[in-house]
Amino acid sequence: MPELPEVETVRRMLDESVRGLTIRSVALSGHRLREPIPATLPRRLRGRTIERVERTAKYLLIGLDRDLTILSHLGMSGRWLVLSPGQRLTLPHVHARIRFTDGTGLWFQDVRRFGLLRLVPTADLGRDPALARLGPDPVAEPPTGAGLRAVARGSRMAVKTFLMDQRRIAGLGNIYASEVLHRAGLDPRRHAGGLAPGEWEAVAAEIRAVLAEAIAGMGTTFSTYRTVWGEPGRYGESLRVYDRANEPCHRCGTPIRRIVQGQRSTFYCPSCQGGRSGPRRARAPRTPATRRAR
DNA sequence: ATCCTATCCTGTAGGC
DNA sequence: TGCCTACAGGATAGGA
Repeated sequence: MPELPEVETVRRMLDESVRGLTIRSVALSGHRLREPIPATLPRRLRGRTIERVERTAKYLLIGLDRDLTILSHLGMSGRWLVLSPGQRLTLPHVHARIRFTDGTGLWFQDVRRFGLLRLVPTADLGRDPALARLGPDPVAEPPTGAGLRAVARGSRMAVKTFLMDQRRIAGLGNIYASEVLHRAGLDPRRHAGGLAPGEWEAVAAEIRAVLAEAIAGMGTTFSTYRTVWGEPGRYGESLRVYDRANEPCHRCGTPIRRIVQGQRSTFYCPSCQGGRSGPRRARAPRTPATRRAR
């Protein structure tokens, strides 16, 4: 479940550790990932030098000389590992092994094989289907309340699902979508099109804050994610609701609730998030009893 | 157009 | 203890 902060952490470390190195050889496992790794990859990479490591949303763009980019997505369990020259390591599920001329190694490991390795001419990146579909990256273009509200206009999607829709805003996944909504005090079941301008301002502000804090903490380690050196991220300690079902809300003590939206778990505090502007309040006609209860 | 569902995959947690 | 099932979810194709 690497989301934007985890991918950004990997990007920074790769940029520091392998930029400027020249590829001597590449070996593939033969297993397919989300799509097959191009069989031509070893031949096309040999002799090229890594010039830059960039990121768009959850995609890593490893830029090589002579107009070629490795487009990589970590999926659920993908990992890039950097091996120092001479370092020996036995690991299962390694699908690509890059060896540089100085002896440094760069491996792509992916247990669940939802990841992606694709070669794209750098000049064509904007036209690649995976990238062309993406909405704005919230680090490159920090979201504003007005901007999000415009994108959500008329949408009946639950706001939690909306935040995870990479075509609307690209980079949030299941963990940070739940965190953002708790911090903004919004019920995840609300229709995205029904949020007030002030509520969108809160969402935008919390997206900016959560991403900045999570990047500073080198991401959240949940099960398999590690940095390229194998260290866990620190942001997991800061999570307020994710994977905390039945534990007390840090703000009010109410047990955190887990629901399922779009086949995914959502965690939220029924007291801090919802309250008066909760979803479908007016479903049943008000009786005197319910009116009194308010 | 918009939204929803099933699918890919494997390690792990929980039940019995 | 060991077997079995359910669950975790990012992206996407296809259906309603």
